[in-house]
Amino acid sequence: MNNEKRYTQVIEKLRAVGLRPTRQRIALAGLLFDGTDKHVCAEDLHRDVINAASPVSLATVYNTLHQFTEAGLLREIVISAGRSYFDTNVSDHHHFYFEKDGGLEDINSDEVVVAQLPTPPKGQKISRVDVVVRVRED
Amino acid sequence: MNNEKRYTQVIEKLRAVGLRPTRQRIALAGLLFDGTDKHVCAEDLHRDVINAASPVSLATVYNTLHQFTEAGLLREIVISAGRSYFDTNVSDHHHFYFEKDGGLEDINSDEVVVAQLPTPPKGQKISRVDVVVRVRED
DNA sequence: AACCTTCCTTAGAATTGTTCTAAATTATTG
DNA sequence: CAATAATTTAGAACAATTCTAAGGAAGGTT
Repeated sequence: MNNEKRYTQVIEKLRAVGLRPTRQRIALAGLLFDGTDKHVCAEDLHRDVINAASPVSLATVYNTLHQFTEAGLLREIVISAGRSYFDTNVSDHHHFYFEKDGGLEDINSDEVVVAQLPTPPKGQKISRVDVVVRVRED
Repeated sequence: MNNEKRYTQVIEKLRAVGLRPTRQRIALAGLLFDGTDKHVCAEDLHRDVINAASPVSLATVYNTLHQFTEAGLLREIVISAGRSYFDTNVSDHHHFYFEKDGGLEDINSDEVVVAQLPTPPKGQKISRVDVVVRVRED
């Protein structure tokens, strides 16, 4: 896909969720939605967008990550205290967590089967089930 | 159970995991291990121990929570970024997470059945599987 | 294009939860 | 009860995130 086409698609994607396609959002979305699944934190993304020669403030990176999450373009994952990750894969799937280095990896949804779920407390309904498979060196 | 007996038991519990039974650890363990399952964060526990007229510094609360966790007396749970909770129930079980207020509640282990787990990446083995059932108002 | 309104971005300060430091205190052992 | 080693502590330091208030940019209307 050529650059111009990708650029147009990114803009479409932003408009589709009701966000103005500003220079900053286009740069961030371009990095995030390149077709590969990723887990990024704010600092990572900030560094990357600066390296891509498109200056964006850290505050905007945070704002944008949250807006994208609310819009359903990202999913927030919290595993280690004090740092949020955002997953560009918003389809149904789970994660490996590497205790050694704090890394994350997707698990294909068909590799985990949750056969039975609890009845939610009265007045509540299940909105999502997160499974984290913690692994360590053998 | 009378107070004296509980006091003795708490001291035994600490010695059993190789921690000196200091006034501070006894006070904290007394609050934590009263027979009921709880989810506490450092701030909560600090407030409680102060209210119990047994002054303990916040640094010691943090130290102690981590020592208890390493000793297997507590289990750390991370769900919302920027705050750790510690679960006094260290047996195999999972959690409801209330999106509304960030609250946590135990799910009995027999109410969730994970029927199939992925093969861990080479050189890794599964150390734990955490299931969080997120719920919201119906 | 000029204008207006609303939304967006930003630097820097503020906040929050947690960890660190180094000195004082306390538990345990000989 | 002295010696040693572990523990506690206040306060500083830290890291991730959020807030604030002011300037800048987008989109619509003439």
